[in-house]
Amino acid sequence: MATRSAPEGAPTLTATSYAILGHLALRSWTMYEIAREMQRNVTFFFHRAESQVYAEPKRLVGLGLAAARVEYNGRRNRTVYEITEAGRAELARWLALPPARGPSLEFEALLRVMLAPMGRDADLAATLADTRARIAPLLVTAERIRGEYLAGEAPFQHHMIYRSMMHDFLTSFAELVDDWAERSLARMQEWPDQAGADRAAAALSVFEKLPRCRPAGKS
Amino acid sequence: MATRSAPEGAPTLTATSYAILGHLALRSWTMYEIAREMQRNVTFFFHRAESQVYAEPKRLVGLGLAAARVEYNGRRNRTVYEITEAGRAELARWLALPPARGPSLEFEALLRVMLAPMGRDADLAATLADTRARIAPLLVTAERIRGEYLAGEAPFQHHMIYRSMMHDFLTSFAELVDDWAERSLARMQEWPDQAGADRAAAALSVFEKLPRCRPAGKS
DNA sequence: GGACACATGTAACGGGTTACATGATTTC
DNA sequence: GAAATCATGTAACCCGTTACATGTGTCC
Repeated sequence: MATRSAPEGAPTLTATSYAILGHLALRSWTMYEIAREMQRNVTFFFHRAESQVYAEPKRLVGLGLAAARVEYNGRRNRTVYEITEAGRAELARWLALPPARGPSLEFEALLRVMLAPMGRDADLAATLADTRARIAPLLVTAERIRGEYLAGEAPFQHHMIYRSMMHDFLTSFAELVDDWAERSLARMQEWPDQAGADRAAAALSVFEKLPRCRPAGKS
Repeated sequence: MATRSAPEGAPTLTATSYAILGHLALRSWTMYEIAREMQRNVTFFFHRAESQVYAEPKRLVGLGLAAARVEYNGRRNRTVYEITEAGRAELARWLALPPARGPSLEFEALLRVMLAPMGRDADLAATLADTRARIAPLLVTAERIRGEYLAGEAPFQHHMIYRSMMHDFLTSFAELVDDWAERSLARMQEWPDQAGADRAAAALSVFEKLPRCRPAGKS
């Protein structure tokens, strides 16, 4: 029973809808601009296909949460969307709700690590290298954004307190992935010289080195 | 053109298929067992619904990559699946391929952080607390697994070198998420006492504190 | 005048999720 | 005898992806 959310026949908006609505709350944009903006920041923790982004505003306008205005600059026309009061209210309502789901990771490489005993070590090394290459764009983006804020030139400089929180996470995440792949590769390079017992010892030391130091007071 | 993968009319197996096939390479299981096993470890980086897990072996058997054997213990029968030689070969082939996609994160809370200026700070605090609660199971699981390996009692103790690599990542990730939420909450508690300028300074210091220390030699 | 950025989609497909369903066996 | 675990699914839905399509304006 119950159609997913909607306590009172409310129209089903997805988190994607709110991502778009949220952008409209920041300022007015064309969907092209939002698509580009999302590609620059949001992809890394909330990836959506362009076509999906373009599909959303139709719904928002239909629900009266956003309004479309066609502009002509020269001869080419562009549709600029802006949020309505109802849209702002709906966004605020959503922000007061607890998140629908927690952080979720999809990491095929880790599956390959787990199944590595059935393959060759060279494959695993390639996978780790691939991972480093894949995370590089985030590293680069984070560095660029960091520079923008420190220079005081970021597009949303006045949202700095919140953006820094977001940036903190993203930077930490990118570094975690990259560092993990790096140190894993480094450890692998010692394998050829290690006897079975040495390898086991090395593996155990990895388990030992992560003591989780929680003050144990956490229920 | 081209139907996604299959260079020569090969049947389309998804990464999910290989996750199952990989488990079968470890030993024989019933799907119930695999579903449970995946719930304990794999969910955290490769989440799949149970129904999905149960659907896979049909395909694997159909392709000759696995074989089903019905066992009767008492009166209840259970279907035990085991991998075939063709299955092992296919798995090895897949492991030699580069991953289809890099690490990908889906983190609604981070979207809420970004849009927090349009909501109330109390909402944001709740979101961060929620994040801590959501990551707790991974923290717990990691701790349990760590204990199992250190005690020498893990089910796949002989795969320790690889499992430790996996565990290294998962532990780091869980701690990252938890620590980030914790320190973000701590910072928020100072906001009420901070003037606008102080807040801005605090935010800037977050950007400053993450210098990415890359030796700059990375292309 | 060719490449690139701007601007906006449509069509088809499919993997995955949600929700439900069922019944036997073991354990307390 | 109730509850939990074992064991195995089906049906419907849908969000999101892939791939394609199209044309204008601007820059070099």
